[in-house]
Amino acid sequence: MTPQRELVFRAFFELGDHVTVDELYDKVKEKDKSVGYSTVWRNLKLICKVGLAEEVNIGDGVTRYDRVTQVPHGHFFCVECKSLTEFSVDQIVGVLAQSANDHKFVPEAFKIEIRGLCQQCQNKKTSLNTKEEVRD
Amino acid sequence: MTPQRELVFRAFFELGDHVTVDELYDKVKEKDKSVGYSTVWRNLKLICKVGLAEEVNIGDGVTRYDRVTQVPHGHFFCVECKSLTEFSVDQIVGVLAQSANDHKFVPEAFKIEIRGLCQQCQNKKTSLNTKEEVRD
DNA sequence: AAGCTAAATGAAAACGATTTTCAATTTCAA
DNA sequence: TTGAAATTGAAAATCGTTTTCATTTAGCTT
Ligand SMILES: [Mn+2]
Ligand SMILES: [Mn+2]
Ligand SMILES: [Zn+2]
Ligand SMILES: [Zn+2]
Repeated sequence: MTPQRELVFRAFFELGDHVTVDELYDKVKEKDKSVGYSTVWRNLKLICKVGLAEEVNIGDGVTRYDRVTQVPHGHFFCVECKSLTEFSVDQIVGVLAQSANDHKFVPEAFKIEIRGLCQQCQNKKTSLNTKEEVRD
Repeated sequence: MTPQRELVFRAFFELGDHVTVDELYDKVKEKDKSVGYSTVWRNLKLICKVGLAEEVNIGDGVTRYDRVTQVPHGHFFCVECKSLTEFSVDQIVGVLAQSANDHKFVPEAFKIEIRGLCQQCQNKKTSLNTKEEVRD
């Protein structure tokens, strides 16, 4: 256990969910400017390897890292503001496990993502439309 | 409409699901060696833009392209042999839509993935274990 | 058919996130 | 304290993706 490793681990759990390597790197640098990017990257991978985090890929070319939670959760991804929020998938996982079983597939993990518009972005669009209507 | 574009479109629909750019490029080259990689890439993006395909990201660093189907489907991803197979998600989508609604989230698309072991890879592991038991 | 313009192409380079290399440093067990 | 093994930081390599740009082509207008 090196001081750098401890910094990275601490920073990861302080930052919370859906962290990118760059975000973690910046956070670590707040405490110690001298820590290298590769060290942050390697230790983040290590956090994954020991099962404390897992990669989340929303398809924007940047891997995010999510704390592994006791209860599984799904992700709402807003295509407008790119926000990523979580929701419970208790019942859904049951149905999925059944599906897997039906197909003789042994599940290890479930990835559930809903893309769409978050509430804020819906409001923005609505107010825009209203303005346009007034203009007409 | 150029001959290259037609080749790319045809090749994509011949190849079927979960195609990578490289796979499509190879397929197109079977018909015409002179077609450039960028042309294949651009036309594949075009196929997406017009709504005939969508990107699938299983987190292995390679984007795959899936035909858009009338009925939504989920993916089984075998972590052993990396195979990607499809399954029906009729009921699940209903539950997810309800979840989205509960959170005032307007859904556009659902991504459902189950990672684990396909039947073949289960068998391989079982037979390996059996051999080990015999050895002991 | 010829001319024109916008669109498409192919080769190459640029890009950017991720991963590896390697010499130097540090940890930790003996 | 000593030495082997692990870790670090800087730099470079990797690799899928995307852009650039000079050239060609498609598809309209005479
Ligand atoms: Mn999450
Ligand atoms: Mn599919
Ligand atoms: Zn939003
Ligand atoms: Zn398999």
